[in-house]
Amino acid sequence: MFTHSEENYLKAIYHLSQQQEGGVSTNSIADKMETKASSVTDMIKKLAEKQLVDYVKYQGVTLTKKGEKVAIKIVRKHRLWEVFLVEKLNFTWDEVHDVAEQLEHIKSEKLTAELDAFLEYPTEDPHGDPIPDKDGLIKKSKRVTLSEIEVDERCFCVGVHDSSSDFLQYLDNHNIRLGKKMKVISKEAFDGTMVVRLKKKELPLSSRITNNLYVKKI
Amino acid sequence: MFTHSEENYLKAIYHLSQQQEGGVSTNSIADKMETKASSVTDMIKKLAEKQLVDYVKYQGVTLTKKGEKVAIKIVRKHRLWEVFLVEKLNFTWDEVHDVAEQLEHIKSEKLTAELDAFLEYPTEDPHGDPIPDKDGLIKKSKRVTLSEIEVDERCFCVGVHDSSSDFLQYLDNHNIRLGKKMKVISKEAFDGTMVVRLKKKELPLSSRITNNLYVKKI
DNA sequence: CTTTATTTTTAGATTAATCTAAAAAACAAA
DNA sequence: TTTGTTTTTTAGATTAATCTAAAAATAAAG
Ligand SMILES: [Mn+2]
Ligand SMILES: [Mn+2]
Ligand SMILES: [Mn+2]
Ligand SMILES: [Mn+2]
Repeated sequence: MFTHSEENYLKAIYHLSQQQEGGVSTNSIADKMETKASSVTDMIKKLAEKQLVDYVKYQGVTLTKKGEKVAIKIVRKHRLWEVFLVEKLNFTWDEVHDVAEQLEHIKSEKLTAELDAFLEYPTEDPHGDPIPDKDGLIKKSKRVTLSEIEVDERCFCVGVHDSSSDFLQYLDNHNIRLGKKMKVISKEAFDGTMVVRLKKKELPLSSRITNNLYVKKI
Repeated sequence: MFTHSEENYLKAIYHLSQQQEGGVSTNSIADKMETKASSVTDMIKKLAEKQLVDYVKYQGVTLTKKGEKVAIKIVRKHRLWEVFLVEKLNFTWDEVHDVAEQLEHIKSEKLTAELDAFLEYPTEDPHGDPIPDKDGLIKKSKRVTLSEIEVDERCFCVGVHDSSSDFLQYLDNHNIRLGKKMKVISKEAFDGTMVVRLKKKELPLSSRITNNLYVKKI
Protein backbone atom coordinates (compact mmCIF):
# COMPACT_ATOMS: atom_id res chain seq x y z
CA MET A 1 0.00 0.00 0.00
CA PHE A 2 2.51 2.64 1.13
CA THR A 3 6.26 2.76 0.92
CA HIS A 4 8.60 2.60 3.85
CA SER A 5 9.42 6.23 3.39
CA GLU A 6 5.82 7.39 3.10
CA GLU A 7 5.01 5.58 6.33
CA ASN A 8 7.94 7.21 8.11
CA TYR A 9 6.84 10.66 7.02
CA LEU A 10 3.25 10.05 8.11
CA LYS A 11 4.42 8.88 11.51
CA ALA A 12 6.72 11.87 11.94
CA ILE A 13 3.95 14.28 11.00
CA TYR A 14 1.63 12.50 13.41
CA HIS A 15 4.06 12.80 16.32
CA LEU A 16 4.78 16.46 15.58
CA SER A 17 1.06 17.24 15.41
CA GLN A 18 0.65 15.86 18.91
CA GLN A 19 3.12 18.34 20.34
CA GLN A 20 2.27 21.54 18.49
CA GLU A 21 -1.02 23.14 17.61
CA GLY A 22 -1.88 23.68 13.96
CA GLY A 23 0.04 22.56 10.90
CA VAL A 24 3.47 21.00 10.93
CA SER A 25 6.33 22.91 9.33
CA THR A 26 8.60 21.54 6.66
CA ASN A 27 11.69 22.20 8.75
CA SER A 28 10.37 20.45 11.84
CA ILE A 29 9.74 17.34 9.75
CA ALA A 30 13.20 17.60 8.24
CA ASP A 31 14.72 17.87 11.71
CA LYS A 32 12.83 14.92 13.09
CA MET A 33 13.60 12.72 10.12
CA GLU A 34 17.19 13.88 9.77
CA THR A 35 16.69 14.78 6.16
CA LYS A 36 16.66 17.99 4.13
CA ALA A 37 13.76 20.43 3.80
CA SER A 38 13.70 20.00 0.03
CA SER A 39 13.21 16.26 0.41
CA VAL A 40 10.35 16.93 2.77
CA THR A 41 8.64 19.25 0.32
CA ASP A 42 8.85 16.58 -2.38
CA MET A 43 7.38 13.90 -0.16
CA ILE A 44 4.66 16.18 1.16
CA LYS A 45 3.50 16.75 -2.38
CA LYS A 46 3.29 13.02 -2.95
CA LEU A 47 1.35 12.52 0.26
CA ALA A 48 -1.01 15.34 -0.68
CA GLU A 49 -1.63 13.69 -4.07
CA LYS A 50 -2.63 10.56 -2.22
CA GLN A 51 -4.96 12.50 0.07
CA LEU A 52 -2.95 11.59 3.15
CA VAL A 53 -2.18 15.18 4.12
CA ASP A 54 -3.68 18.60 3.57
CA TYR A 55 -1.03 20.88 2.20
CA VAL A 56 -0.97 24.52 1.24
CA LYS A 57 2.36 25.83 0.02
CA TYR A 58 4.31 27.63 2.71
CA GLN A 59 1.59 26.84 5.26
CA GLY A 60 2.72 23.49 6.62
CA VAL A 61 0.82 20.20 6.57
CA THR A 62 -1.81 18.40 8.60
CA LEU A 63 -2.79 14.78 8.32
CA THR A 64 -6.15 13.95 6.78
CA LYS A 65 -8.37 11.43 8.54
CA LYS A 66 -7.03 8.85 6.12
CA GLY A 67 -3.42 9.86 6.78
CA GLU A 68 -3.94 9.79 10.51
CA LYS A 69 -5.38 6.29 10.32
CA VAL A 70 -2.29 5.08 8.51
CA ALA A 71 0.02 6.84 10.99
CA ILE A 72 -1.76 5.38 13.98
CA LYS A 73 -1.46 1.90 12.52
CA ILE A 74 2.28 2.34 12.26
CA VAL A 75 2.49 3.63 15.82
CA ARG A 76 0.40 0.68 16.97
CA LYS A 77 2.71 -1.79 15.30
CA HIS A 78 5.83 -0.03 16.57
CA ARG A 79 4.66 -0.17 20.16
CA LEU A 80 3.32 -3.72 20.01
CA TRP A 81 6.68 -4.92 18.69
CA GLU A 82 8.44 -3.02 21.48
CA VAL A 83 6.35 -4.87 24.02
CA PHE A 84 7.12 -8.17 22.30
CA LEU A 85 10.85 -7.49 22.34
CA VAL A 86 10.89 -6.62 26.03
CA GLU A 87 8.37 -9.15 27.30
CA LYS A 88 9.32 -12.14 25.21
CA LEU A 89 12.82 -11.61 23.86
CA ASN A 90 14.75 -10.15 26.80
CA PHE A 91 15.36 -6.76 25.26
CA THR A 92 15.78 -3.79 27.61
CA TRP A 93 13.76 -0.64 27.07
CA ASP A 94 16.70 1.19 25.58
CA GLU A 95 17.35 -1.52 22.98
CA VAL A 96 13.96 -1.80 21.33
CA HIS A 97 13.52 1.36 19.30
CA ASP A 98 15.74 0.68 16.29
CA VAL A 99 14.38 -2.80 15.75
CA ALA A 100 10.80 -1.59 16.17
CA GLU A 101 11.51 1.05 13.52
CA GLN A 102 12.02 -1.82 11.10
CA LEU A 103 9.27 -4.11 12.35
CA GLU A 104 6.60 -1.38 12.21
CA HIS A 105 6.66 -1.61 8.40
CA ILE A 106 5.75 -5.29 8.16
CA LYS A 107 2.46 -5.57 6.32
CA SER A 108 0.01 -8.19 7.59
CA GLU A 109 -3.28 -7.50 9.28
CA LYS A 110 -3.27 -10.97 10.74
CA LEU A 111 0.23 -10.58 12.12
CA THR A 112 -0.69 -7.41 14.00
CA ALA A 113 -3.91 -8.85 15.34
CA GLU A 114 -2.31 -12.10 16.47
CA LEU A 115 0.67 -10.35 18.00
CA ASP A 116 -1.70 -8.14 19.95
CA ALA A 117 -3.55 -11.22 21.23
CA PHE A 118 -0.32 -13.08 21.98
CA LEU A 119 0.82 -10.17 24.16
CA GLU A 120 -2.62 -10.11 25.81
CA TYR A 121 -3.70 -6.76 24.43
CA PRO A 122 -1.18 -4.48 26.12
CA THR A 123 -2.20 -0.85 26.53
CA GLU A 124 1.25 0.63 27.02
CA ASP A 125 4.66 0.09 25.49
CA PRO A 126 7.89 -0.27 27.50
CA HIS A 127 8.30 3.51 27.65
CA GLY A 128 4.84 4.09 29.03
CA ASP A 129 3.39 5.26 25.72
CA PRO A 130 -0.18 4.19 24.92
CA ILE A 131 -0.80 1.51 22.29
CA PRO A 132 -3.65 2.32 19.88
CA ASP A 133 -6.19 -0.50 19.73
CA LYS A 134 -7.27 -2.25 16.52
CA ASP A 135 -9.68 0.59 15.76
CA GLY A 136 -7.03 3.23 16.33
CA LEU A 137 -8.40 4.37 19.68
CA ILE A 138 -5.81 5.68 22.11
CA LYS A 139 -6.35 5.76 25.83
CA LYS A 140 -4.35 8.78 26.95
CA SER A 141 -3.41 8.94 30.59
CA LYS A 142 -3.19 12.17 32.55
CA ARG A 143 0.51 11.96 33.16
CA VAL A 144 2.67 14.99 33.89
CA THR A 145 6.41 15.53 33.81
CA LEU A 146 8.31 15.15 37.06
CA SER A 147 9.19 18.85 36.85
CA GLU A 148 5.53 19.68 37.48
CA ILE A 149 5.45 17.89 40.83
CA GLU A 150 5.72 20.06 43.93
CA VAL A 151 8.01 19.60 46.91
CA ASP A 152 6.84 16.94 49.37
CA GLU A 153 4.50 15.34 46.84
CA ARG A 154 4.88 11.66 45.92
CA CYS A 155 4.56 10.14 42.47
CA PHE A 156 5.59 7.15 40.39
CA CYS A 157 7.20 6.81 36.99
CA VAL A 158 4.80 6.06 34.12
CA GLY A 159 6.85 6.86 31.02
CA VAL A 160 9.51 8.87 29.29
CA HIS A 161 9.29 11.71 26.82
CA ASP A 162 12.77 11.19 25.42
CA SER A 163 13.36 7.53 24.70
CA SER A 164 16.91 7.83 23.47
CA SER A 165 19.20 5.05 24.49
CA ASP A 166 21.41 7.40 26.52
CA PHE A 167 18.55 8.73 28.58
CA LEU A 168 17.07 5.29 29.24
CA GLN A 169 20.42 3.94 30.30
CA TYR A 170 20.88 6.89 32.64
CA LEU A 171 17.56 6.01 34.25
CA ASP A 172 18.50 2.33 34.50
CA ASN A 173 21.77 3.25 36.15
CA HIS A 174 19.86 5.11 38.84
CA ASN A 175 17.27 2.39 39.21
CA ILE A 176 14.45 4.42 37.77
CA ARG A 177 12.00 2.30 35.77
CA LEU A 178 8.23 2.20 35.12
CA GLY A 179 6.32 2.05 38.38
CA LYS A 180 9.20 3.40 40.47
CA LYS A 181 7.91 5.52 43.36
CA MET A 182 9.61 8.76 44.36
CA LYS A 183 9.10 11.81 46.57
CA VAL A 184 10.19 15.32 45.71
CA ILE A 185 12.51 16.59 48.46
CA SER A 186 13.53 19.94 47.04
CA LYS A 187 13.26 22.01 43.92
CA GLU A 188 15.65 24.75 42.81
CA ALA A 189 13.76 27.77 41.50
CA PHE A 190 16.71 29.02 39.44
CA ASP A 191 17.33 26.07 37.09
CA GLY A 192 14.66 23.58 38.12
CA THR A 193 17.08 21.05 39.58
CA MET A 194 15.26 18.68 41.91
CA VAL A 195 16.24 16.28 44.62
CA VAL A 196 14.00 13.20 44.85
CA ARG A 197 14.01 10.29 47.26
CA LEU A 198 13.89 6.75 45.80
CA LYS A 199 13.54 4.08 48.45
CA LYS A 200 16.12 5.49 50.83
CA LYS A 201 18.57 7.12 48.48
CA GLU A 202 18.31 10.79 47.59
CA LEU A 203 19.11 11.72 44.03
CA PRO A 204 19.60 15.13 42.37
CA LEU A 205 17.98 15.45 38.94
CA SER A 206 18.55 18.28 36.45
CA SER A 207 15.67 19.79 34.49
CA ARG A 208 17.00 17.91 31.49
CA ILE A 209 15.86 14.81 33.36
CA THR A 210 12.73 16.05 35.12
CA ASN A 211 11.27 17.40 31.87
CA ASN A 212 11.62 14.05 30.17
CA LEU A 213 10.24 11.78 32.83
CA TYR A 214 6.49 11.23 33.02
CA VAL A 215 4.92 10.51 36.42
CA LYS A 216 1.57 10.30 38.11
CA LYS A 217 0.85 11.68 41.55
CA ILE A 218 0.08 9.21 44.29
CA MET B 1 24.63 -3.68 5.31
CA PHE B 2 22.77 -4.96 2.26
CA THR B 3 19.61 -3.78 0.58
CA HIS B 4 16.36 -5.63 0.53
CA SER B 5 16.86 -6.37 -3.12
CA GLU B 6 20.44 -7.58 -2.77
CA GLU B 7 19.35 -9.96 -0.03
CA ASN B 8 16.55 -11.32 -2.18
CA TYR B 9 18.91 -11.98 -5.06
CA LEU B 10 21.43 -13.72 -2.80
CA LYS B 11 18.72 -15.94 -1.40
CA ALA B 12 17.39 -16.81 -4.85
CA ILE B 13 20.88 -17.68 -6.10
CA TYR B 14 21.42 -19.77 -2.99
CA HIS B 15 18.23 -21.78 -3.50
CA LEU B 16 18.94 -22.30 -7.19
CA SER B 17 22.48 -23.50 -6.43
CA GLN B 18 21.04 -26.18 -4.17
CA GLN B 19 19.02 -27.68 -7.00
CA GLN B 20 21.41 -27.51 -9.93
CA GLU B 21 25.09 -28.25 -10.24
CA GLY B 22 27.47 -25.49 -11.28
CA GLY B 23 26.68 -21.82 -11.84
CA VAL B 24 23.23 -20.31 -11.83
CA SER B 25 21.92 -18.82 -15.06
CA THR B 26 20.62 -15.30 -15.46
CA ASN B 27 17.29 -16.53 -16.76
CA SER B 28 16.70 -18.96 -13.91
CA ILE B 29 17.20 -16.12 -11.44
CA ALA B 30 14.87 -13.91 -13.45
CA ASP B 31 12.23 -16.65 -13.43
CA LYS B 32 12.48 -17.28 -9.71
CA MET B 33 12.36 -13.61 -8.84
CA GLU B 34 9.71 -12.74 -11.39
CA THR B 35 11.85 -10.03 -12.90
CA LYS B 36 13.60 -9.46 -16.22
CA ALA B 37 16.94 -10.92 -17.27
CA SER B 38 18.39 -7.45 -17.82
CA SER B 39 17.60 -6.49 -14.24
CA VAL B 40 19.33 -9.63 -13.07
CA THR B 41 22.47 -8.83 -15.04
CA ASP B 42 22.60 -5.38 -13.46
CA MET B 43 22.23 -6.73 -9.96
CA ILE B 44 24.72 -9.52 -10.53
CA LYS B 45 27.31 -6.93 -11.46
CA LYS B 46 26.65 -5.09 -8.23
CA LEU B 47 26.93 -8.27 -6.20
CA ALA B 48 30.15 -9.18 -7.98
CA GLU B 49 31.58 -5.72 -7.12
CA LYS B 50 30.81 -6.45 -3.50
CA GLN B 51 32.49 -9.86 -3.69
CA LEU B 52 29.26 -11.66 -2.92
CA VAL B 53 29.21 -13.67 -6.16
CA ASP B 54 31.72 -14.91 -8.69
CA TYR B 55 30.60 -13.83 -12.10
CA VAL B 56 31.99 -14.34 -15.57
CA LYS B 57 29.96 -12.84 -18.39
CA TYR B 58 27.70 -15.36 -20.09
CA GLN B 59 28.81 -18.06 -17.65
CA GLY B 60 26.33 -17.63 -14.81
CA VAL B 61 27.06 -16.88 -11.15
CA THR B 62 28.02 -18.73 -8.01
CA LEU B 63 27.96 -17.38 -4.49
CA THR B 64 31.28 -16.65 -2.82
CA LYS B 65 31.80 -17.87 0.76
CA LYS B 66 30.85 -14.38 1.88
CA GLY B 67 27.74 -14.35 -0.30
CA GLU B 68 26.67 -17.75 0.91
CA LYS B 69 27.02 -16.67 4.52
CA VAL B 70 24.70 -13.75 3.89
CA ALA B 71 22.20 -15.94 2.03
CA ILE B 72 22.13 -18.53 4.78
CA LYS B 73 21.47 -15.85 7.38
CA ILE B 74 18.44 -14.72 5.40
CA VAL B 75 17.20 -18.30 5.07
CA ARG B 76 17.72 -18.78 8.80
CA LYS B 77 15.66 -15.72 9.65
CA HIS B 78 12.95 -16.63 7.15
CA ARG B 79 12.49 -20.07 8.64
CA LEU B 80 12.71 -18.97 12.27
CA TRP B 81 9.98 -16.42 11.63
CA GLU B 82 7.86 -19.09 9.96
CA VAL B 83 8.14 -21.22 13.06
CA PHE B 84 7.22 -18.24 15.22
CA LEU B 85 4.14 -17.48 13.14
CA VAL B 86 2.87 -21.05 13.27
CA GLU B 87 3.85 -21.93 16.84
CA LYS B 88 3.00 -18.68 18.57
CA LEU B 89 0.65 -16.69 16.35
CA ASN B 90 -1.79 -19.30 15.02
CA PHE B 91 -0.75 -19.04 11.39
CA THR B 92 -1.21 -22.12 9.20
CA TRP B 93 1.67 -23.41 7.10
CA ASP B 94 0.22 -21.95 3.93
CA GLU B 95 -0.08 -18.46 5.43
CA VAL B 96 3.46 -17.85 6.63
CA HIS B 97 5.54 -17.39 3.53
CA ASP B 98 4.63 -13.85 2.47
CA VAL B 99 5.04 -12.44 5.95
CA ALA B 100 8.34 -14.28 6.43
CA GLU B 101 9.53 -12.75 3.15
CA GLN B 102 9.25 -9.38 4.87
CA LEU B 103 10.50 -10.40 8.31
CA GLU B 104 13.63 -12.06 6.94
CA HIS B 105 15.05 -8.61 6.17
CA ILE B 106 14.90 -7.25 9.71
CA LYS B 107 18.43 -6.48 10.83
CA SER B 108 19.31 -7.28 14.44
CA GLU B 109 21.69 -9.99 15.56
CA LYS B 110 20.12 -9.94 18.99
CA LEU B 111 16.62 -10.32 17.59
CA THR B 112 17.55 -13.42 15.63
CA ALA B 113 19.42 -14.98 18.53
CA GLU B 114 16.66 -14.29 21.03
CA LEU B 115 13.93 -15.46 18.67
CA ASP B 116 15.85 -18.69 18.17
CA ALA B 117 16.08 -19.17 21.95
CA PHE B 118 12.42 -18.21 22.46
CA LEU B 119 11.39 -20.91 19.99
CA GLU B 120 13.73 -23.36 21.73
CA TYR B 121 16.18 -23.71 18.87
CA PRO B 122 13.95 -25.34 16.26
CA THR B 123 15.71 -27.37 13.58
CA GLU B 124 12.94 -27.37 11.01
CA ASP B 125 10.43 -24.85 9.73
CA PRO B 126 6.71 -25.58 9.25
CA HIS B 127 7.37 -27.02 5.79
CA GLY B 128 10.00 -29.44 7.02
CA ASP B 129 12.92 -27.37 5.75
CA PRO B 130 16.03 -27.28 7.93
CA ILE B 131 16.87 -24.12 9.88
CA PRO B 132 20.54 -23.11 9.71
CA ASP B 133 22.02 -22.63 13.19
CA LYS B 134 23.74 -19.45 14.36
CA ASP B 135 26.96 -20.53 12.63
CA GLY B 136 25.18 -21.29 9.38
CA LEU B 137 25.35 -25.05 9.76
CA ILE B 138 22.50 -26.95 8.18
CA LYS B 139 21.49 -30.40 9.25
CA LYS B 140 20.20 -31.99 6.09
CA SER B 141 17.93 -34.99 6.48
CA LYS B 142 17.90 -37.90 4.07
CA ARG B 143 14.39 -37.30 2.90
CA VAL B 144 13.09 -38.50 -0.46
CA THR B 145 10.01 -37.59 -2.48
CA LEU B 146 6.96 -39.77 -2.11
CA SER B 147 7.32 -40.74 -5.77
CA GLU B 148 10.49 -42.63 -4.87
CA ILE B 149 8.72 -44.92 -2.39
CA GLU B 150 7.87 -48.41 -3.66
CA VAL B 151 4.56 -50.23 -3.44
CA ASP B 152 3.81 -51.69 -0.01
CA GLU B 153 6.40 -49.52 1.72
CA ARG B 154 5.38 -47.21 4.57
CA CYS B 155 6.62 -43.68 5.18
CA PHE B 156 5.68 -40.42 6.86
CA CYS B 157 5.55 -36.83 5.64
CA VAL B 158 8.55 -34.69 6.58
CA GLY B 159 8.25 -31.71 4.26
CA VAL B 160 7.21 -30.18 0.98
CA HIS B 161 9.20 -29.16 -2.04
CA ASP B 162 6.59 -26.75 -3.34
CA SER B 163 5.32 -24.56 -0.53
CA SER B 164 2.81 -22.59 -2.54
CA SER B 165 -0.39 -21.79 -0.76
CA ASP B 166 -2.45 -23.83 -3.24
CA PHE B 167 -0.41 -26.97 -2.73
CA LEU B 168 -0.37 -26.65 1.07
CA GLN B 169 -4.11 -26.14 1.15
CA TYR B 170 -4.59 -29.18 -1.05
CA LEU B 171 -2.61 -31.20 1.48
CA ASP B 172 -4.58 -29.77 4.38
CA ASN B 173 -7.83 -30.66 2.66
CA HIS B 174 -6.70 -34.28 2.45
CA ASN B 175 -5.41 -34.30 5.99
CA ILE B 176 -1.77 -34.58 5.02
CA ARG B 177 0.55 -32.70 7.38
CA LEU B 178 4.04 -33.13 8.82
CA GLY B 179 4.38 -36.52 10.54
CA LYS B 180 1.42 -38.05 8.71
CA LYS B 181 1.99 -41.77 8.08
CA MET B 182 1.05 -43.40 4.81
CA LYS B 183 1.49 -46.64 2.89
CA VAL B 184 1.89 -46.92 -0.86
CA ILE B 185 -0.86 -49.18 -2.22
CA SER B 186 -0.20 -48.93 -5.94
CA LYS B 187 1.88 -47.05 -8.45
CA GLU B 188 1.04 -46.43 -12.11
CA ALA B 189 4.10 -46.95 -14.31
CA PHE B 190 2.72 -44.78 -17.12
CA ASP B 191 2.27 -41.41 -15.37
CA GLY B 192 3.46 -42.13 -11.84
CA THR B 193 0.04 -41.77 -10.24
CA MET B 194 -0.02 -43.43 -6.83
CA VAL B 195 -2.65 -44.62 -4.43
CA VAL B 196 -1.69 -44.29 -0.77
CA ARG B 197 -3.52 -45.30 2.40
CA LEU B 198 -3.84 -42.69 5.18
CA LYS B 199 -5.38 -44.13 8.35
CA LYS B 200 -8.17 -46.02 6.65
CA LYS B 201 -8.89 -43.88 3.62
CA GLU B 202 -7.24 -44.56 0.30
CA LEU B 203 -6.22 -41.54 -1.75
CA PRO B 204 -4.99 -41.26 -5.36
CA LEU B 205 -2.13 -38.82 -5.85
CA SER B 206 -0.80 -37.55 -9.19
CA SER B 207 2.92 -37.21 -9.82
CA ARG B 208 2.43 -33.46 -9.46
CA ILE B 209 1.77 -34.25 -5.80
CA THR B 210 4.15 -37.15 -5.18
CA ASN B 211 7.11 -35.21 -6.58
CA ASN B 212 6.52 -32.32 -4.22
CA LEU B 213 6.00 -34.21 -0.99
CA TYR B 214 9.03 -35.23 1.06
CA VAL B 215 8.82 -38.39 3.17
CA LYS B 216 11.00 -40.74 5.14
CA LYS B 217 10.64 -44.51 5.11
CA ILE B 218 9.51 -46.17 8.27
C1' DC C 1 6.64 49.99 5.81
C1' DT C 2 11.14 48.85 4.22
C1' DT C 3 15.00 45.87 4.89
C1' DT C 4 16.90 41.76 6.51
C1' DA C 5 16.71 37.07 8.00
C1' DT C 6 14.50 32.70 7.89
C1' DT C 7 11.77 29.30 5.82
C1' DT C 8 10.14 26.94 2.00
C1' DT C 9 10.04 25.72 -2.63
C1' DT C 10 12.04 24.84 -7.18
C1' DA C 11 15.60 23.39 -10.46
C1' DG C 12 18.80 20.22 -11.58
C1' DA C 13 21.70 15.99 -10.22
C1' DT C 14 22.51 11.48 -8.26
C1' DT C 15 21.80 6.63 -6.86
C1' DA C 16 19.14 2.33 -6.75
C1' DA C 17 16.13 -0.69 -8.94
C1' DT C 18 13.56 -1.57 -12.44
C1' DC C 19 11.91 -1.91 -17.54
C1' DT C 20 11.93 -2.36 -23.08
C1' DA C 21 14.30 -2.90 -27.17
C1' DA C 22 18.39 -3.88 -29.59
C1' DA C 23 22.99 -5.95 -29.97
C1' DA C 24 26.19 -9.57 -28.91
C1' DA C 25 27.51 -14.07 -27.51
C1' DA C 26 26.65 -18.89 -26.93
C1' DC C 27 24.36 -22.93 -28.19
C1' DA C 28 22.06 -26.17 -31.36
C1' DA C 29 20.92 -28.07 -35.82
C1' DA C 30 21.11 -28.85 -40.25
C1' DT D 1 30.52 -25.02 -40.42
C1' DT D 2 27.17 -22.05 -41.66
C1' DT D 3 22.71 -20.75 -40.05
C1' DG D 4 19.11 -20.11 -36.89
C1' DT D 5 17.52 -19.98 -32.00
C1' DT D 6 18.06 -18.92 -27.35
C1' DT D 7 20.39 -16.62 -23.74
C1' DT D 8 22.69 -12.83 -22.00
C1' DT D 9 24.28 -8.32 -22.06
C1' DT D 10 24.09 -3.40 -23.22
C1' DA D 11 21.87 1.03 -24.19
C1' DG D 12 18.63 4.12 -22.96
C1' DA D 13 14.37 5.35 -20.08
C1' DT D 14 11.59 5.56 -15.93
C1' DT D 15 10.27 5.98 -11.00
C1' DA D 16 11.32 6.77 -6.13
C1' DA D 17 13.97 8.99 -2.80
C1' DT D 18 17.34 11.68 -1.87
C1' DC D 19 20.78 15.81 -2.20
C1' DT D 20 22.88 20.87 -3.23
C1' DA D 21 22.31 25.35 -4.68
C1' DA D 22 19.45 29.01 -6.07
C1' DA D 23 15.02 31.42 -6.14
C1' DA D 24 10.76 32.78 -3.99
C1' DA D 25 7.80 33.57 -0.20
C1' DT D 26 7.05 34.60 4.54
C1' DA D 27 8.29 36.38 9.01
C1' DA D 28 10.86 39.46 11.97
C1' DA D 29 13.23 43.78 12.93
C1' DG D 30 14.20 48.30 12.71
MN1 LIG E 1 10.18 3.50 19.88
MN1 LIG F 1 8.17 3.28 22.69
MN1 LIG G 1 8.85 -19.64 3.12
MN1 LIG H 1 9.39 -22.63 4.81
